[in-house]
Amino acid sequence: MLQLNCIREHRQEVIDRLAIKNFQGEQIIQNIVDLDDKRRETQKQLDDIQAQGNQAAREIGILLKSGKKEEAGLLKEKTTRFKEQSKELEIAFESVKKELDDLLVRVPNLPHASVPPGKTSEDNLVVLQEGDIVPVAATAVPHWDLAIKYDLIDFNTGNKIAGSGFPLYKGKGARLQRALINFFLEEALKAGYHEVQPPYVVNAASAYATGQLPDKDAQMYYAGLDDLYLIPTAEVPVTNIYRDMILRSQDLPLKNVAYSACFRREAGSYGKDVRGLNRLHQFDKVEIVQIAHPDKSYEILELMREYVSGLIRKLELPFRVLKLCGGDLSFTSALTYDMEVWSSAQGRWLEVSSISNFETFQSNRLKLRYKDGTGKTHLAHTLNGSALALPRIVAALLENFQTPEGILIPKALVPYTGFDRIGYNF
RNA sequence: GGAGAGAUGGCAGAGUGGUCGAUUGCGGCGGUCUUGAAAACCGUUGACCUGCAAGGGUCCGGGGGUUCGAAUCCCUCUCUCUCCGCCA
Repeated sequence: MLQLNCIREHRQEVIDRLAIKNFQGEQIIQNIVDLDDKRRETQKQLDDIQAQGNQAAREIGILLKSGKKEEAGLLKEKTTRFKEQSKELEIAFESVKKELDDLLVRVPNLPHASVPPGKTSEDNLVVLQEGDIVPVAATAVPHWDLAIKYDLIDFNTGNKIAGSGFPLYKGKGARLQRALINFFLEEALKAGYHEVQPPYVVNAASAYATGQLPDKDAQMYYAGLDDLYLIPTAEVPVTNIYRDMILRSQDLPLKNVAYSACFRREAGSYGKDVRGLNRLHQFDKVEIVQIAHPDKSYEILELMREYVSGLIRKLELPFRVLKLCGGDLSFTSALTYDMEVWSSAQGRWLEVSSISNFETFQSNRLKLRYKDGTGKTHLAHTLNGSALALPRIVAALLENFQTPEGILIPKALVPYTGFDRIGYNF
């Protein structure tokens, strides 16, 4: 959520920058400013009435103490007027505030100055590409066939147990998953991240604070009986650790890493995008989350990008880094890098990580602040990134490293898998 | 699931109708002392809204009510703890 002061003070700039996200903000910003004016005016009136009421109550107390019952009685009669008025004003104030809030939550975050213009993913900027992109060989087998060939993943049984998008990993397939999770966690520890294991469900307040609610509730599984949401990413519970907190600036940045299963309804997805491991309802992911000082957050974003690049390099996968254009940027993000690995049998790029700086957009809802040297409080910046999401990494590993002798496991991963290839008899 | 107790500032813990935004202790910060540190002593120490400021207002788990006046009384929800039951 944007800060009201920012909207008031840089109104035209806000509108212009929202336009980069293809968000027409003129009307809504106008309404927000008008409502805020009304809010302040109403509050002033309410405060005045309440001040008078408070004053009278104090005087009555003093009168009663000194035994002047009659005078106190007279004053009491007068104060009923205050009560009625303040009741009315309070209702008006609450209603203006709610109206204002409903508008504010509909305004997306402002894109960073460096965000390229554009409407769709076609307009994203390739900022880096590494590794050899081999053309699809005639003999190349896509991962969903390899998974069956080597008995790694059983999509049909997953279907039977839960439904499509819930695969059953088996044997070396399951062990590869476990190895990747451990590899990613250990790497994060080496990079100074603090490991946490969050709940896999969150309440509405948490989902609201990181921006999943109110707009993206259709994406989350919802356990209505208990009013809980299954997490679409560990970002939600991990960032919410710091909800309603005031940190000390010397403690920043805070670096957390968490493995979690992630649950996404993915309503409306179809076709080749959902084939095999490309898009699932449940998947594993290791997520890094940082709480940063505003002066350092973009520096940190670059470090996170470099860190994730390093992970992919260790897995020896060709990859590229995209800077998302305004139109492709998420509602909450100010700047996002997407990391994509090359899938040599599908002949396409697969997104395996998304690294974003949310600046104060989340922390404003989270009420996540820090105290500076002079004792003043400011909103902190929040950042997060996948490091990494497993299924598409698995897809790329299977496809890129398939040989007649089986699938070769990258060296860095072997200590975690305990095997260096996946074949018929290995 | 049943019974009971509770929720107050970073933490501990007073406060049961009237200048209480809240006694006190610890912690934090600043200072005195010290070569330095500890100890001791002195001072200071919540958040938010509004206002140029002075000031005003809100917040004692959330919501509602009683009252001129609520941290304090009533209702309700949520959560925590103890005991019993069940159970990985």
